[in-house]
Amino acid sequence: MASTLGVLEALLRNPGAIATKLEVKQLLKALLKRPGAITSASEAKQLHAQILKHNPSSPLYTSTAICVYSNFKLLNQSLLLFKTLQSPPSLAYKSIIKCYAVNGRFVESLASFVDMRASGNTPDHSVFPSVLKACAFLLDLRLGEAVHGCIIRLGMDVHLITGNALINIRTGAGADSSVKKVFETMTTRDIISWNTVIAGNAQNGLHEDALAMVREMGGAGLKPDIFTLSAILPIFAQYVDVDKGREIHGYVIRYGFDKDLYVASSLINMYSRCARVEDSIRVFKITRQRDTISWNSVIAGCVQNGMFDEGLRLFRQMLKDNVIPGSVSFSSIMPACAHLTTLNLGKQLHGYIMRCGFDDNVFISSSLVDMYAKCGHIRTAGWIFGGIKGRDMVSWTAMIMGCALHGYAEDAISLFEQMKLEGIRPNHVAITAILTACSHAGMIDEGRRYFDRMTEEYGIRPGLEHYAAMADLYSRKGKLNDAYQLISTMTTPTGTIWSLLLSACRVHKNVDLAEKVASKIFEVDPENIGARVLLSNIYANDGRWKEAAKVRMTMRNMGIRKNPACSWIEVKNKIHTFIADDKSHPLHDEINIALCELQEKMELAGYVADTSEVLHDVDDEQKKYLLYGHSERRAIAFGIMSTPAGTTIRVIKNIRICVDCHTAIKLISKIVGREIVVRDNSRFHHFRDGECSCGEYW
DNA sequence: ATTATATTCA
Repeated sequence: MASTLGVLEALLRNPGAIATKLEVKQLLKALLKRPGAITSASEAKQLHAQILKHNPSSPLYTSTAICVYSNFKLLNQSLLLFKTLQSPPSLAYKSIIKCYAVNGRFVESLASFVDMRASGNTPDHSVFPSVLKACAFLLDLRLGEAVHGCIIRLGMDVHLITGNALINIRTGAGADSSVKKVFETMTTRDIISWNTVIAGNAQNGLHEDALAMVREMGGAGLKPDIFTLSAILPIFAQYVDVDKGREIHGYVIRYGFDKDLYVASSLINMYSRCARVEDSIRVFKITRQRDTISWNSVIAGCVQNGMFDEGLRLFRQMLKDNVIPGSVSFSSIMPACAHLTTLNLGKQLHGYIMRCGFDDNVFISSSLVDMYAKCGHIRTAGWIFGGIKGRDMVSWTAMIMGCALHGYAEDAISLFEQMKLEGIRPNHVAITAILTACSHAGMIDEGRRYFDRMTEEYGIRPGLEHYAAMADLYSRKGKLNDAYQLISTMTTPTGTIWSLLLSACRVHKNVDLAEKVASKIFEVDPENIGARVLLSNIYANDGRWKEAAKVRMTMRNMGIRKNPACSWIEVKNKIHTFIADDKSHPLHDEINIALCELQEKMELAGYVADTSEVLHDVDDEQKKYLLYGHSERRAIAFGIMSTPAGTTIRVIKNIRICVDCHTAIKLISKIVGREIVVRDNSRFHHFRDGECSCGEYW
């Protein structure tokens, strides 16, 4: 061998050197046994040159050159040589199959395998892993089966690496017994064999089997490694088992695996799924090396746990650190824009997404549908939804929920039915969406029907969210007793659900029921601020000022304060917030003047202030003045002042819009000729030309 | 030659 390498070295040191035919022959012969002796692409080219010079027509030498080229993944060079062969020998086929595979050209790789078999050449252990990988990548199960059969006939299923590749392809097809069979047939197994089975079980939902195998592998003298751990961490993430997850984290640190990016991302994800965002951020921060995936993990963790601003901050930081965002980055961050209703930011990201060519990604388009719907652009949402290829249940649900929020119940229902026709089974979220749609449109019968049938038709038992939607449906419609009955059938009704009924008691002025409901709420949730505020308002509305004051007093004694009513509007990328009776906005006086002018025009159009919802013990004139202070009106007035004529005004309010403001905004939309979109805490109102899309029902 | 991590609706 040393002499062969000596020849090679001589050739390489002086490419112009003339080797004898004999030397080249010796060299090639040795290389047939040890192609690894060539250690660089340029050496491979030297070799090729020598072959061309001495034996250009020898299929064996040509094959050797192909083999050497393919070791360096040089597909084009390999192909050039391969095409010169009339009937390629086995080595040429094997090399080209592998070379295609390592270059990700799986279709061609498989085609060459088929050619090889047709030519009568017998494949061996060196090609099966590549071929199986190609089958796995292309999800070509039928060919995979055929290859498996071929492997068994050749007795190759005992071969370690081929066996591992076989396990891998079988786990990709879902959980079945053939995985275990292959695993047990193998005469030798290494950690990859174990890891592949474990990962397969984990991904196919066989969590217990996966964990049992992790315990078993110790018996075979193998310790879990980074592959094992990143395969099983998602299990604890799914089960929200932070104790087990922590245990793994300890093991990771003991074995020094914490520098591995896969492990780090899995840990970040595990902690955030277990609602431990702080831990997840800590793992991210101490992981020095970061990639798009670990950034995505931490960003998604923040967003999923409601830390939208932190998520956005990290997203910006990622861009600053020159980490290129991938499609997952966008689908992770978009919900932050949706929840914060930051339309402009959402639009900017949408532009970025289009520039990256990610707009055909279902995850991203579904998140865009949701973002546009939540930001009031239901038409844009519908347009994007219509363009989604391969819509999944989440895409449909986002659109249905969007319609629900905008009060388009009929559209929501027809989408829901269409989804079923396309063979997509609704899950509990989709049902929540359809019930919400019925609730926002007062469609009692339809809602009740979906609710009653959900268990038998979709196999989903009503959860809190479904009861909440139904309670809301009855409550809004004034069917307070029905709502009370329904909630009472629940095993453990929550304060939130009772509160839906309580707020209906206020609207429908039912003080007796309100007292009953309030006491139910305080039983389960004594600190429920909203309920105390509501109760005090209900008393005040009924003129029972003393009782109202008493509730307020209790609140003060308990040290709880209500969140002030506020509205906000985005103008030129800046969010302007208006809090009830707060005078701090720099244009406060101008806004007041504008509101007075509007008021005059409104009165000319027949507006009479409805002071029935002003819950202060003051005279009517003062009540009228208090209505001016309502935050949504001031936000709208500001919007009109600071945007060009005709621009749609979009305002968000943190609590339900009041009756008087609703009437006022209808008139304002007509007077100033603007479309005004107000989102309160449960839905959208589109005001245009004196009308509102909610049809007076909210 | 074969193995693993992150994403949309509530």
